[in-house]
Amino acid sequence: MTGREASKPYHHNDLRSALLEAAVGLIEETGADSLTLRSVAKRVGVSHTAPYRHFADLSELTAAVAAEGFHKLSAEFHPVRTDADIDPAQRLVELGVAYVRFAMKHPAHFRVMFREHQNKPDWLEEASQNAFQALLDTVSEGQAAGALAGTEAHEIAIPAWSIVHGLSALLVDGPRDKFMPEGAPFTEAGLALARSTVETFLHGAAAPRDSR
Amino acid sequence: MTGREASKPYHHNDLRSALLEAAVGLIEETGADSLTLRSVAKRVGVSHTAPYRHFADLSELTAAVAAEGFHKLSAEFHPVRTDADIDPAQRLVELGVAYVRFAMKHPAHFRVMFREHQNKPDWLEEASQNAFQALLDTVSEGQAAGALAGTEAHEIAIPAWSIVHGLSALLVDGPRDKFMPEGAPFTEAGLALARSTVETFLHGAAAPRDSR
DNA sequence: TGTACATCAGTGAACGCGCGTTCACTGATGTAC
DNA sequence: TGTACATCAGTGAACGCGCGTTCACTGATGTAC
Repeated sequence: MTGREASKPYHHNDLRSALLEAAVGLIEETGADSLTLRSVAKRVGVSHTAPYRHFADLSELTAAVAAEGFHKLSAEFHPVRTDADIDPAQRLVELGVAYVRFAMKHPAHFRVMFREHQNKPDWLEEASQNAFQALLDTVSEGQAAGALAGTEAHEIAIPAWSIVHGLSALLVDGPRDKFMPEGAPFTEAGLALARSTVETFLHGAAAPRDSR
Repeated sequence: MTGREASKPYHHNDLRSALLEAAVGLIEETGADSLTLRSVAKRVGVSHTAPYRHFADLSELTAAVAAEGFHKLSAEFHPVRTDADIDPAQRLVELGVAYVRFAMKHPAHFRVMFREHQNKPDWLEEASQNAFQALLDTVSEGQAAGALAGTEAHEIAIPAWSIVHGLSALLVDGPRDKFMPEGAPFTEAGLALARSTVETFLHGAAAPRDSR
């Protein structure tokens, strides 16, 4: 009930969320390597032992950030998965664009999602499995509709995942100066790149054959 | 001249190389995050201040590992680039396979190559630019020969880089249990995956049109 | 409605540790003469 | 060939720092009666 801000209440009431948010901010600003429990507590303005009430240690905190990331990724997938007006092949394109959009919107989550997590908890494994399943289902449906090549979902899902994952990694961490206009607005240029990249994947890099 | 091993000579004579090698080993075993100058010195069996004779600080050491990685990548590219008997489109496929092979052979280098390096030195920028240029040239030649789509090398080079980079990242750091047979020999299964992935990229994920 | 008590989120002092960095040094090597 | 000296790679003690983790504690909240 007491939502008052004044004079630092003893009980934070949502410290867990605040710690996650602070961790994300610190990862964005200084990278995941330098993240410490004490720095997270300091940013929230709480004693450095307070986080132990919510996380056993730093690895559990980063695992929670990673799981949050997979949930956000699934949320980004959701409108694409449920839009009935979309062509089966184009749906794979939109799913790929959604993947890159997620990575650009949440670079800190993205970085942490694909690290080795010691003592990977079940809820993290489950969150990542769910996101991957959305991709597999989209591919299966496209194959069933005759719009995608192959008969096994993995044949297409792995290359598809690779290309959007690679572009995301290069945009988030890599040498974007090598392929992005210097002063270009990041998200817009990145999304345009995502779309053309995924469409190249759909139609192939080889020059069109004699037909047409 | 004195190559004797006995009783730990005062002068190491190749400490710089030994430090790089130790750093690579430690990154493979425990990740790049936990790398410290002291741990590297300890593994080599040298006092913890000795590395300062060769590297200003840890970031210069990791930058050196990264540059070494780009040189190894260029070396992996070299036979593909100079094989005259290879078809222009197939050359792009082989170049992509070489990229993934490099990442699997040198996971520690790969991890470090695509991180933010504070004070990125010129020789690192140059090494990475050289490797990227090999890709751009291969694409340009393929386009000139009419084997690859598009007229600007970037149109194809960025998707191509993305797909092999993404597969490499997923193989090296990611959830390989999601798409690799559990007990399969890593490098063989990974290379087979690389080849089929790059070929999907070349021919496209869309189902073949009515022709054929 | 009031009181006693259990619960538990957050505190702050304390510890031991590994880190980066400095400093004066020492041992080996090479070179000038 | 021999000696003196400059050079410099590697040493080890020392420092201050931020870290993870423990511990007894304190303040706020909720609940039983």
